[in-house]
Amino acid sequence: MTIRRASELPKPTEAELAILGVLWERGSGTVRDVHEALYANDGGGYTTALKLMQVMHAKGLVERDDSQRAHVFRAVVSKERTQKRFLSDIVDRVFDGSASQLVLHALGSQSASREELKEIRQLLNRLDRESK
Amino acid sequence: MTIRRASELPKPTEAELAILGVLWERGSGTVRDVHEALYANDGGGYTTALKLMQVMHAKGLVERDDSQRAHVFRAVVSKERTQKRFLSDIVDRVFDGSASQLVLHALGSQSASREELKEIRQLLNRLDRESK
DNA sequence: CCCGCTCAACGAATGACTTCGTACAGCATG
DNA sequence: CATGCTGTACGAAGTCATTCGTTGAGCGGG
Repeated sequence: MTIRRASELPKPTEAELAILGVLWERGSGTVRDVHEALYANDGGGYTTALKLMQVMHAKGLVERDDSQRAHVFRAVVSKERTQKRFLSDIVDRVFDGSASQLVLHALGSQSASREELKEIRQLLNRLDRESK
Repeated sequence: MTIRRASELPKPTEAELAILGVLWERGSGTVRDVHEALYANDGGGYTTALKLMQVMHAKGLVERDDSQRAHVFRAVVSKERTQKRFLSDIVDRVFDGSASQLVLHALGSQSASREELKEIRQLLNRLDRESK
């Protein structure tokens, strides 16, 4: 038996991430659900989605309920955890390990609403207090 | 002749990014420089670094001065532009297009010094003023 | 019972990335 | 000139991600 801690799950590939996105949004879904949400428009085949999801299941990224004829899939990794993981990766690899460099870039080059700015400021205040 | 605008340069792969890191830091370097900075310790071969840099040159990611026997390489893409590119990618693919979601995650889960927090706050103030 | 539909399983083909072995050129030294 | 050193060039091999064609199972309607 192989036990694998969550942190050792492989990093999702690009196509896998798109599928996880659908599962996170819906909570769960069949291959058909995912195919229609992602591939139906741009001509991707049904079996392509199926194969990807089989691979993801083999990797442990998704779990599968096969009590129904159309198996129902569900993400094993949470969205938050995955976001954090990609974030650390990018901080290490292109921002020399400095998260605040990344924050400065992100704030500078992308748009944020006043609502979001307010939220960020509140978090900033809290961090300031905690690091006193 | 093929002319390629900067925005169409391919996204550097993981190994390419490490090499770009060395070139950004040094300004320029030979294959030997890069190999010693990156691969010497972990056993990577000299020709591996060479091949990677040849591929990068073919892709247009680096330029090469071959007037010397040991060719001197220099990054074509700037560090800032590459950071921005990876950032947009990750915002689109795992943060549903919301840069401030990313900022909140980054601030929450990674450490930032008081200096950096101050810098972020200043930028925040400026953004607030501008969006008034 | 048989046809047609939906589905999972499997394997092949392709292409990208990475690593490395080998070949070959230039140059200095004896 | 022969040898050794340092460099580039080239191609093969391995791995992984992605795409797709084919097969066979199960099920319901005629």
